Amino acid sequence: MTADPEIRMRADARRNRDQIIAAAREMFVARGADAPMEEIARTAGVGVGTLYRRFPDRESLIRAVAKESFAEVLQDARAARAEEPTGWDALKRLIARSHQLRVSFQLAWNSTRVRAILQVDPEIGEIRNTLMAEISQMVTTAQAEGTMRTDIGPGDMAVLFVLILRQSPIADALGPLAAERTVAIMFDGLRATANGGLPGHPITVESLHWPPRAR
Amino acid sequence: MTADPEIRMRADARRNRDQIIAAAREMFVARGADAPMEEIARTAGVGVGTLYRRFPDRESLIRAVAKESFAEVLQDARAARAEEPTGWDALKRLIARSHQLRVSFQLAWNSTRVRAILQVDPEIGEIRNTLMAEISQMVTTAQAEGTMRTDIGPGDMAVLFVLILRQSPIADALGPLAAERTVAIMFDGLRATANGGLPGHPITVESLHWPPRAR
Amino acid sequence: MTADPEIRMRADARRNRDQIIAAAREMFVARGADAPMEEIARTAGVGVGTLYRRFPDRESLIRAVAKESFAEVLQDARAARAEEPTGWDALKRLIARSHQLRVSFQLAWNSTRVRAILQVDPEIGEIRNTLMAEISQMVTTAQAEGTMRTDIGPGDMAVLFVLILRQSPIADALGPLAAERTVAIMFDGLRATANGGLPGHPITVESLHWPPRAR
Amino acid sequence: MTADPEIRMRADARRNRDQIIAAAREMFVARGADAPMEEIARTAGVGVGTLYRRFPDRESLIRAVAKESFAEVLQDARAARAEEPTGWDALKRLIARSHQLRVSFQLAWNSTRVRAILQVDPEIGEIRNTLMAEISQMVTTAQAEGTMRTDIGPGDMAVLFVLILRQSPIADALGPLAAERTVAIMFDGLRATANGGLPGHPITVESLHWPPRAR
DNA sequence: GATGAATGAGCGTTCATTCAT
DNA sequence: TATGAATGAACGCTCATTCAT
Repeated sequence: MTADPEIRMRADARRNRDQIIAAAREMFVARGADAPMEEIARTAGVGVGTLYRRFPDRESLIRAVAKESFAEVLQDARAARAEEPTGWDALKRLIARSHQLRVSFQLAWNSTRVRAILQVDPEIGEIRNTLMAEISQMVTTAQAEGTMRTDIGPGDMAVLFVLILRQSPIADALGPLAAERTVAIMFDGLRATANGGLPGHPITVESLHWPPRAR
Repeated sequence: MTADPEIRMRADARRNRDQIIAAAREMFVARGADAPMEEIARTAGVGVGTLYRRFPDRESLIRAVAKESFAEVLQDARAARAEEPTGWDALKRLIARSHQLRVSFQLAWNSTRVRAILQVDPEIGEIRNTLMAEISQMVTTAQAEGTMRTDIGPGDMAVLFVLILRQSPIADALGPLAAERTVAIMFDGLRATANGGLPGHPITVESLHWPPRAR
Repeated sequence: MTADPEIRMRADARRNRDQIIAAAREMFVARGADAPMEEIARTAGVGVGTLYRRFPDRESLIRAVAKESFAEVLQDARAARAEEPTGWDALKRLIARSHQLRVSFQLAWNSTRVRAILQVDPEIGEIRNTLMAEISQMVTTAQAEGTMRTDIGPGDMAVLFVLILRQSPIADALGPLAAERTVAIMFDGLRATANGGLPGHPITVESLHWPPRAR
Repeated sequence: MTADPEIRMRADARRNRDQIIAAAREMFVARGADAPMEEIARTAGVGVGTLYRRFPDRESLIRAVAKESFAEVLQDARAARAEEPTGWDALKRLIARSHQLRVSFQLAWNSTRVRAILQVDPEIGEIRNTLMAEISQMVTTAQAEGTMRTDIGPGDMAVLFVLILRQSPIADALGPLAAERTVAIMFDGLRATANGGLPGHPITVESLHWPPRAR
């Protein structure tokens, strides 16, 4: 009586969708991107039918999870840049947060098939580009501030980022300290005092040629 | 009459076995550790039955591939330590070679299930321990030589190693340069001049608690 | 609106389940307990998937068929005891009915593996125990009535029972008469007039030690 | 030098053949008539190839085992008739021996497929016929002696025989006593004092219509 | 002749996806 | 619209049989 049934339904649907994505994310991390759909549905507390109504196939579910995850990273990046005093600090914070965010990247990078799926999704491509723009800003700023070596580019940073984000298994086994130390060592390698001695030239955003290649 | 038939047969069997392992390695890298057995067999140019005669189940095939791969890394490590003038150089060379060797680690570390399998194989455990001893030596030597920071331990090195070895996908997309730059940055972070500022304490070999726990 | 959809669905599922069990029973008798699951499914008019949804593996299907069959025997035994004037008649009737019931026992006793499966199922154990209690009653009554020899126990009766129930193949070839004659001969051997001359002592229910041993 | 190689070979071959049949018999009893050929070969201490050279397929192996077993029963029957004073005693002895001989019949009667195979083998048919003749003789003699009821025929005896021979599983579980008691009860039912009261008429050898039907 | 390696058909089982309710 | 039952394709693995040595 009080609530519009249309709205009610939307709310329900929304809740359903969120539960499914949450369950899928959990499941993907725990058992890989090929976790049984039925189990994902059960974890989400819905029937398979419902899952398939929202996400017509596995790919679309993967895309949805990835989108959500990337968006969170992007949000974090923005917050970091807005709230941290220096580019260096922003980068450190962003990467430190990664403990929770790693999930997204594990999903994204651990399987060739998943990588292929995400590579061609335009929405994800856009989020990724925006994220890269944020990171570029941080790098440029840190370099302008004189703390970061100038012979690296945002592309290098991206590579390092992914590297760190993928370290999970061994880090998990050893506890968070190992991960922290690794990050610290890497940042020591990024200091301005280390300038020079790198092979090739800074990796630009463009050379990552991430945008979806036409099929 | 000229050739010993016993040897001949063994030779054939050996060749077959090698082809299977090679095919499996290739397949595992390309499509994950759960690539269809049938396709592995086909790639190796044998029937499934033959594959299963040599390796009674998937696990044993995975173990065989891993053993072979780890053994290659170990060989490389030994050669590096024997032939390079300094510990630092040995480490750099070992990691530089990793382009081919990454395979081993991708197989080893990308899937929880595979990790569990390899964790309990005593032979693999032994190879791993020997390899760690080699790396420990390099680290100690490099530190004694004054080139490597002294606030890291062989365990830290192992973590970095795995990190680098796992970077494949993006590095593959960007070509070898990206990987080389990353390694260079990391080594810059490892220089003695960077001493201090790491959280916690050096990670020892023991704290990796890798050796298979008794059953 | 008129019909409860919940019940409707159950009815369908129930029908399906029954068809599968019927098909399996038929198949098990005709081709042994290792008849192809696919063929069982086809005979039941369902896909393999459906079969596996109801019965997660062959064992559970075997158990279900056995349960159903034993339950029918038990029902028959109860009816026999309730409706026949004497214990002797009840036993004769029960064994005479066995033409249809043999199935249960063929399934139960012809394969070592199946026997092992049924031995440890508590539900089946319970049905079996109840059935034995019925038979014991009949034997005791018949002996009290003075028609059955007193040097046999319910365990002997069970052994004879199984014997008769297993006679199928040759009996089938010869038609029902052969079976009837065999039963008649055996019952002649069970008459009170034959008392004495048996080796050992009456076999009790307990000595059958059928109840599943605890794990 | 001393031995003719031809003969030597024959002896070897013979030994091989016997070992295979013995292994097969054992295996068939323990694991059914579909025990893996390879395992039979291993048990016999030969390679599969050798097994297949002697017995081109499973059927022919089954036939060979059955032949051997039936022949032993026949021998036993002849000995019983020759050595026992009465037909009744001969029958009892023959059936008492059955503990070892059951094997043959288990193999013969427990599987539809095996039954079909044996049904059409002329050699086995002949052994069976001879065996039936022996049993007929015993029955006729026992009836002439006045100990066995006259309203049964050799066919009835054959049915009872098979019945007893098939009782194994439960008898095995209960020890030999259960089997002995069952036999005793049955023989009590066969005594001349029980004459009359059987449905139908004596089952003749002919009505068993065992001879292989043409295909 | 003996051996055991190779083959591939066949069965058990799982799971993505569809569809009746 | 949500549910979960049904389907069948696909893959792991076994084993009968063949064949090179």
